[in-house]
Amino acid sequence: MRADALRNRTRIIDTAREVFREQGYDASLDEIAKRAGVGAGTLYRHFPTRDALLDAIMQTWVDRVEEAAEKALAFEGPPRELLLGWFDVYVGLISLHRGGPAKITSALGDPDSPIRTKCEVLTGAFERVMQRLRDADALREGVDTVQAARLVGGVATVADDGGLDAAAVRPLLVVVADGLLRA
Amino acid sequence: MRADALRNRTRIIDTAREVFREQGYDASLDEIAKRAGVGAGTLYRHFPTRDALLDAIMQTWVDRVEEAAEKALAFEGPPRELLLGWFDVYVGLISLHRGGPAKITSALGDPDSPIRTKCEVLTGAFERVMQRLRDADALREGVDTVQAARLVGGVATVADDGGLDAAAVRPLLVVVADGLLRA
DNA sequence: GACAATACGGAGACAGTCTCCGTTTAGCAA
DNA sequence: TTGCTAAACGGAGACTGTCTCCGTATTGTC
Repeated sequence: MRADALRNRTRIIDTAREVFREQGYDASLDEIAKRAGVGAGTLYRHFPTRDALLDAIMQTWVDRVEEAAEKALAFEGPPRELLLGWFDVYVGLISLHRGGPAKITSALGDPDSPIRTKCEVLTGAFERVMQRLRDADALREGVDTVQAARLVGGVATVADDGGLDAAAVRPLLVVVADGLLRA
Repeated sequence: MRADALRNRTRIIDTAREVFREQGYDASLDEIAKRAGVGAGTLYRHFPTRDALLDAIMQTWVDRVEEAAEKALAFEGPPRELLLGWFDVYVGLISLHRGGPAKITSALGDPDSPIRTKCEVLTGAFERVMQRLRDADALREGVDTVQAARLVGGVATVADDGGLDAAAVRPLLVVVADGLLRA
């Protein structure tokens, strides 16, 4: 890749991250191009669709998921707390930008999603946490990872759309956790 | 209201219902106007915002919620089945048009929402069902109606966004129900 | 039948998406 | 260094959707 192309690419990604954080995932792409100091054509050449740009942005913080999962796995304490702690982190991560929860959760389990690889990292991390609980025989029968991720993603989506704060989200996650854990 | 105004109003509502059903809540309003055989100005005069139009459309089927709640209340059987049956109906109702679950669920508990009155009908029905279970001492402590509606709405939203069918939705609702019901 | 009051409708201003293509630049080879 | 070519740039403009403005038409009343 030519040096100028690479330079523009990173500029676009950085700017997009900033703009998406400020305005959510439906921000104007032309504005992102303008702020990044490139023409619209350049943006669209690098990222033919909005989702392609999204995918590039997610790269950075998908890495954080791994750490968070490790931390959850190392947690010594009751399963309910472990699960709730993980849910909190997960919701925080997918809610970094407005529109994120819906985008990500709807892509779970979709093999054709443009952000598939990123979602696989997420479900991978989720799976490890769930497996840890399964090993401890803490989960009900027939509970599977994608279902759990969808439930938590649903909570995050509702919170995102409705502007709920952490205090309003907590009880919802508690219900989901109680529904997943062995009674 | 003048006769021609009323005629146009109903034409617009009927057309909008049709178009929204076909294309979801983000369909073009100009197309609705065109299909209804009126000018864009006429549509916007009757319904200044997309939400105002939505509100008018919801009227018809909000009525169905009442019946459905009555039916649920009359149900003789285990609380878990009652709750799941109600969830199914509720999800079906708010999912009539694409985009509906997110729209409606994010409006729950928002006193400034343009579809507030419709949401109140929904939560009212939801509340009666929940109260019935509370009377039977079937619910966990501290479970409240809006929380339950948000959870079910979250499931419906995820299903709507991700194109999940009833078979994929069922287990999610089961988890929510188990989380709400006394262990 | 005339005259307000009310309602209509579509042209057009505006904003966002996305493409096309003439211009510029990086990188390499002589 | 210079010259060359493939690669990349960028912005004008076509297109779509939102929403307003205002000249025109219709309704219902006296």
